[in-house]
Amino acid sequence: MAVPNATAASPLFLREPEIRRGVELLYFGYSHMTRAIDDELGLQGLGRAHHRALYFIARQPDLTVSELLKLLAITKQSLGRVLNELSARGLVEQRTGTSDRRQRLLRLTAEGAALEARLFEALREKVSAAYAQAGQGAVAGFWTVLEGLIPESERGRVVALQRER
Amino acid sequence: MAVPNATAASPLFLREPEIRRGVELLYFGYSHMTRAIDDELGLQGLGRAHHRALYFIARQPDLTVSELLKLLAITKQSLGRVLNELSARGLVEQRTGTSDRRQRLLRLTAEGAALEARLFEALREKVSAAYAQAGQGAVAGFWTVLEGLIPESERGRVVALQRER
DNA sequence: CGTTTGGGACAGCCATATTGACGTATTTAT
DNA sequence: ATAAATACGTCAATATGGCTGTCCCAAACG
Repeated sequence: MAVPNATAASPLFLREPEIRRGVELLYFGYSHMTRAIDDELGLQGLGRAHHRALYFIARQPDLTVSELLKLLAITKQSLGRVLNELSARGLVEQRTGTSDRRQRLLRLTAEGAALEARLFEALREKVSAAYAQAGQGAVAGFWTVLEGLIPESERGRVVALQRER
Repeated sequence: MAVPNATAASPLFLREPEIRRGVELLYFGYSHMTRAIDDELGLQGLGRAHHRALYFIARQPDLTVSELLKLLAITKQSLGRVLNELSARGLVEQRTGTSDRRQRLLRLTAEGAALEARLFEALREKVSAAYAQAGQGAVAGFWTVLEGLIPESERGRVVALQRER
């Protein structure tokens, strides 16, 4: 990379147009990814909030309620409603913790796992098309920038997801 | 799992864990970016919907209502409420279109522009920190992957934003 | 001329989030 | 043994930001 002068103080890619480009692409990219599952969710009579819970429970079986709360960054009350609905439909099951019996360990039922897989399939199509088009190097950059947007204090939780499945 | 010799047909970065990583990073990255402006918005008694309108009007002065509707992908009614509130507060002004007098051309007032700038500053801090940490090459990859998530049919609208400011 | 388009407005509804208070079981520390 | 902290659940009330359906007007277009 030829790095011309004056870049030490403020490289070109840190100028306002480049920042705005990132803001916009992040907005549109996120929007289109999430819209990819709205149809299937609508068929099930579920919303995006349900999917987020479903997703993270799929990702980290035996997740506790408080761990899920930290990931979703919503209130206990909001999550409670979602979790009750998912349980009532037989998509999620809760077991009492073994070492700490105050905890509820969350897992998908077979039916829940099947639904999550169906939803993930729609995400996979979207994301893998973008990955394939962009190439491996671009994907690495994509990850790196996004990781930088996550505060230090929470990065551990996100990295932990990678170790699961 | 019926794909034999998966490497040719599907490179490593298209496997499930890599797709999930993208999904999660996009979710967390987007979340943290948007949260960066919630405090300032709260002070003004505005919500994220107001910011999105403010942002795109800042980006493309004399934007018409229908263009803004396409960018935001919400209904006329939802946007109407937001736009009325922004107008009532003197943050946005509307002029009648010159060539087509049915159109309303949207612009920020000086006050609106000042608020948008203040909000953008919070975004800029977040994003430029991530950019700087990741480096120029990663930023290019970040853009490329996100562009791939935007359907062909809408990519033009997003690219057009870059030509404005 | 009739049709289409750009914009606005009504009522009512839904999904998802919030705060604050309170209750209960369980674990941990003194 | 008791006190404190933790994990979870639940109450009521409220806000935000979407949605549908319907109707309307003015201007542009063919």
